[in-house]
Amino acid sequence: MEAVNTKNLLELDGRGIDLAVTLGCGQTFSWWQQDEGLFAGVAGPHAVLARQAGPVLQLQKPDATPFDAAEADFWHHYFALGEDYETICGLLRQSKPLAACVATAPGIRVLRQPFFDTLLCFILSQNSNIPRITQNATGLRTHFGRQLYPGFFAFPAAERLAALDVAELEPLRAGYRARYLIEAGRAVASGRVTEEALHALDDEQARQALCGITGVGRKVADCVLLFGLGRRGVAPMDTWMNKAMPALFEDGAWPACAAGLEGIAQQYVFWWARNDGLKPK
DNA sequence: TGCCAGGCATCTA
DNA sequence: TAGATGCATGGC
Repeated sequence: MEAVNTKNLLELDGRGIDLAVTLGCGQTFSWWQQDEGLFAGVAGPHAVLARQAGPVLQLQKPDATPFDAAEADFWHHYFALGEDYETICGLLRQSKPLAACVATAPGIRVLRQPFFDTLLCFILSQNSNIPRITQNATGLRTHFGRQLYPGFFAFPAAERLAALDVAELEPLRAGYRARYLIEAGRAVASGRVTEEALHALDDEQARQALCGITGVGRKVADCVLLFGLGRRGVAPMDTWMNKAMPALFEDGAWPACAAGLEGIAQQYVFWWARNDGLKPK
């Protein structure tokens, strides 16, 4: 970060976190690498540059202005730094197969991303791949989002998306997903689905509410619940997870030690499956 | 050229 | 209700 500015760093306790893996493991599509070890990202109305310096997570705003207390709280929450991963991973390691998955990338932290950002990204994720999802998400922000700083764009507001038609989204090359983005914008802008209302529902009720949006099925809904609404007991099941579960567990079900933490466990399993356990040699 | 990718909606039996 | 199929696109 010295290459940018040495002032006004926000230094957070990032012990144990692996920033590169956490940002690249398929849970967020809002970050890009600026330089060796230096990541740039946006979340809601915020944007930062991030670097890991040993146990310290260093953040800097793109214009190098100071962080206020609310912004500091936002990023502390975003990176889930208030969650005790030593204890969480300790619990998961009680299962031998899960211990092996955690061992492949113990520095993964499940982020707490803004709800609508997460909804849009995982609509884009369906039947796609991580580089392309990131590309589509970047296009969505740069074409239709508000510029926060030069080169940093927020995701478009629901109202903005709701007012678009499919033809206007063509530059994204998002294919059939373009219509679903607009549907999500309309659902949220109209108040038919709101973050506040979802928080008041239990997991299954919130899942059903999200699945009421055209283009949102169980997989996308569960990703939104886990990554965008902080539901740690929700484990999205994609093609990798559906292969990994029976390969790891005799009955194909989560072990008891993962109770309430299935969503976090899922991210370690997902990484293991893609990078080690199930990847063709 | 065909398969695959953090799926979903729609059709059909 | 469960299973099959089409959908857009790009990388390999």
